[in-house]
Amino acid sequence: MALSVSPSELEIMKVIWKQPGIGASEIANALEDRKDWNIRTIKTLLARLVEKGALETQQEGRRYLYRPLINQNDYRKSAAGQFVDRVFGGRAAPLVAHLADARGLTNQDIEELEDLLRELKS
Amino acid sequence: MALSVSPSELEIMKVIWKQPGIGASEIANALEDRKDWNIRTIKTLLARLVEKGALETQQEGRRYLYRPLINQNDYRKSAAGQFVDRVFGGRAAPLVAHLADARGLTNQDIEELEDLLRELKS
DNA sequence: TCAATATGACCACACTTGTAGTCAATCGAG
DNA sequence: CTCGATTGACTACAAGTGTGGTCATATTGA
Repeated sequence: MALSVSPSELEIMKVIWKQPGIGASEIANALEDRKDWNIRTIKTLLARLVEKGALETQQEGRRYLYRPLINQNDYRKSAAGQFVDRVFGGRAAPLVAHLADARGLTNQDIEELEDLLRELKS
Repeated sequence: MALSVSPSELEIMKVIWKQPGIGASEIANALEDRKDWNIRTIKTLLARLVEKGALETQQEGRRYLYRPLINQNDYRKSAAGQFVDRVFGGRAAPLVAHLADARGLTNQDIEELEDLLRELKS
């Protein structure tokens, strides 16, 4: 599978994951301040996502509502796996080290990671 | 900067990072079992990387030797940052959680992460 | 010395991606 | 009812990517 979703398409997916069953112009609203996209651009991306099988539509009157066909967690899992494989030869630790170096981890990140490690060791 | 390097180009970069000053056909050899690429494909990718400013060439007789102009650590740092931003809203912990879930971390990963966290807290 | 081979320069071509434009139907405000 | 706004359908088009072909030249093993 994998179902490659491009970066722009992902922005759309994120909105739909947050509000499944949303319509195109509401997506445009939700993205308004983050992205400077023409509504046509959004519709093109939506059409491509439907074509790819990442979204399904449901007609509501004269317009479509969009729902995800792929799950955000699944997507993240697969994207994360591909990314570490591609860039870090599959090793997670160096990835985290680079993140820490590049942007610093928040205290919350650190705590969560500690919890996670505790859990993995048990 | 950022200097976007495509996935296929990255495969080439990895070989050159490991053996700076290598020539095209040696790269082909190094990739032989991993990638089923025609030597022309490799040369095209090399040309694009040079054009992008990711590699420099040095003529040696009738052929070119290639050397990285961007550093692997810098690349990794920037790629990792972009990736967590794009897919994980900038949060590192969920990324590691997904990696752990999707493929499991090796004991070595876990140890390294623990060391890293210890260091970050000090 | 001559043909097979290796090399770089340049070209090709389809697919993806970002970013819209045009058109026709429809719906809602006057 | 009529005109502007909304919506979906279809089209466009350049840049980036994957994958490799053609050509001319240079090198080297027989």
